[in-house]
Amino acid sequence: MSERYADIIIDISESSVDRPFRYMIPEDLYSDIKLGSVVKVPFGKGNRERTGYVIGLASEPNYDIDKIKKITEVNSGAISVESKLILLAAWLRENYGGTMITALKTVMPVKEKVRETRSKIDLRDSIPEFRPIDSLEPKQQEVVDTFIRDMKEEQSLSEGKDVTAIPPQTDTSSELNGLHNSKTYLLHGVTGSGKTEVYIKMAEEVISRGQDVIVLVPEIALTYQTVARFSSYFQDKISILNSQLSKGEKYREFMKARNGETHIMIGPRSALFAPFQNLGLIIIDEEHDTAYKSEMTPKYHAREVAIERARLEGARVVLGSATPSIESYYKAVNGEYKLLTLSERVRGAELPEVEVVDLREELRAGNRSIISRSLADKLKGAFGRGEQAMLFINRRGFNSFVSCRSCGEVIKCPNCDVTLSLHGKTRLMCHYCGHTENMPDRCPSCQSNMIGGCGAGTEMLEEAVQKLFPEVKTLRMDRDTTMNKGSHGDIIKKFREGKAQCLVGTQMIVKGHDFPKVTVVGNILADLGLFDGDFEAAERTYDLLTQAAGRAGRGALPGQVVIQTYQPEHYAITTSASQDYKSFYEYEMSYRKLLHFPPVYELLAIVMSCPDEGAVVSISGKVAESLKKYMHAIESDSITNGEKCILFDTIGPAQASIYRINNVYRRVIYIKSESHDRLRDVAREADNSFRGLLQLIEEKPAGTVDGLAPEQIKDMDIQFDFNPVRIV
DNA sequence: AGCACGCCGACT
DNA sequence: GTCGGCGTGCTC
Repeated sequence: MSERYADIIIDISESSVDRPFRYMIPEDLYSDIKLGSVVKVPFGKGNRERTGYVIGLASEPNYDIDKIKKITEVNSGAISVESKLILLAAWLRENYGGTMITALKTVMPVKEKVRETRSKIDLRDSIPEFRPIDSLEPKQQEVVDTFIRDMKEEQSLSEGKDVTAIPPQTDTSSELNGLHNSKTYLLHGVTGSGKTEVYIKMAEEVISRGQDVIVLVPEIALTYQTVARFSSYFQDKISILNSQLSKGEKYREFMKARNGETHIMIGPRSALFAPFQNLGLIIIDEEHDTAYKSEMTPKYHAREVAIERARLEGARVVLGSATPSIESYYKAVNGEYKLLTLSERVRGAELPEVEVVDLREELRAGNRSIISRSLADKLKGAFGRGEQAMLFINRRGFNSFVSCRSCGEVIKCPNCDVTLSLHGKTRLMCHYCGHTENMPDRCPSCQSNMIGGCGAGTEMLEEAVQKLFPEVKTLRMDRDTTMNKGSHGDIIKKFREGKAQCLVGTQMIVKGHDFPKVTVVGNILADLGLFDGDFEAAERTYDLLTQAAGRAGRGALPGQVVIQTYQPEHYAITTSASQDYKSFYEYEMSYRKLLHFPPVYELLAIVMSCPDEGAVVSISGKVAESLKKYMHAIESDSITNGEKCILFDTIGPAQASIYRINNVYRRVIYIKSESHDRLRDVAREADNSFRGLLQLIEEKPAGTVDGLAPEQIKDMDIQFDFNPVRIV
């Protein structure tokens, strides 16, 4: 049966044309057209030439034969994506919404004109010392061995030899885990336990079997050690993706992967789609990092997509973290992932000693400085011994805003419900709509001239350090000092070279750095993140504190950590101080179970937005009503059918946490359920009901439906977000 | 998206 | 009478 027709998705981001169109394949192109081929086709009334992607092949026309057009040409220079990547795109669209063409475009390498290379920071230069891997310590080796043993078992099973053979029996407890044939591993290793070396050995093993490896790292970690160690180990076998690469260069790296010129690719989220022909392993370092959730449609989570791609291609996934996401640990506990543990630091380094300082007592004792007496003592000791210190303040949500010290007025964006943040000395900017204005010299409300930036963060901290230790050189790293490209790396380099003894900064200083001379780490206000008010606040706080503490005492010198807080009894603080992830997990899970939060329940956020406030209030209310009926029907069905009882929780509709962005009002409905599939049905129902309402308003005379006129629902929009990374 | 068809206002 | 407005609908 010869396939003379191709189903093609046209490159137009418009849902009304987001479906396959069947074209005839001309005889001379017959052998060139495959699944994933990029083609040119005539499209529409004017037969305008358009790019399209072949997503299927067929032997029959399914459309008026005389209306079917012919493919004009194949872009043979373009990568012909594997059918598996197309399946992955279909899965993306199904799970995260959006159009097939946007899904295809996220999955497929897009060819761009290659611009000439600009001068770049060479990663290999910025890291002066790299440790070659001589031999792993026993604990690390054990983890690698488990991985290799599983891989061999899998191989012998798939080869069909000895399918009945009993797997080698050993008496270690980890063998219990081997019983379920899970291909996703969660590597839980304390900070400094040598996870990178384990990754490298696993990757090496997979490559030696002729398979390819993808390593994902959070964007922030890209310029640091992990990448440097991988690249010095794998040399020219490895492709490195980073934000410095132009699209053309990125495409070139993808081509190398596709043509078998490289066998390992390291990079951020998008490296997940490297078109390796024989993918064997995906490693996700710092798997808990929120950077793995895409903010753009399709709003996918790299962890979930990695697992799906691995499933499609028979590869394995290794998720690594010192502070695993509650979700991943939950899956490991339930046997969905296989848990691998590294509970000790390598080369005999000890976990640092952690002290929690109650800031209320500090105040009672008359210390009004933001540096507690205990932290000051420890800093004094470290500086005296010529060692280094890192001080860190969580300023999430506290961008340097401008307020009036006389009347308390805060300068806000005229279009959005947020404060403007100060850039440089005089420029005020909105991070949501891009509005900028100059800083006024008088308070717009009371005319006072006592108006100024509220640098309640790193600047103030730097001043406090300088006041206490005038002779100590400090470096500051935050949004302001890293505005221009490269300055980030410069600060790190200076600090590493010992040009300063103290590094002050926001959370950007805590990720993945390895400074052997840092012995003191201070968290200035650990509970700031706990006020964020969403269900992941404690998880983020635990993560931040643990990662920050993990910066201390990584070399031969022992580390000391001080956590300053107003809530010393909070479990996120106590468990991170004792570096007891399991206790944190137990506390957190009991809370999530009680309140039906992920991972016990899945969370769906439905956001409706419109420039007309009344319209969005009314429509979101209507949608919620119809959803309640819909969910009630599913609930009673599942009960009468006697199957697993399906229950939903609904919150809202309510104002989104930032109600107005760029003069568009946003209302949100949260739905929780134990069933992912049912939640997806709910999303579909919400979409139907929403579109139905809009259509009704369009059709009927103005005001008949809920008093709404068609012009009020102009630019009304609905969006879905599964398990959103932050509250919307 | 983009192009055509189609049914109402002011123009050589 | 015709030129042209862009509302509606379809595209293999």
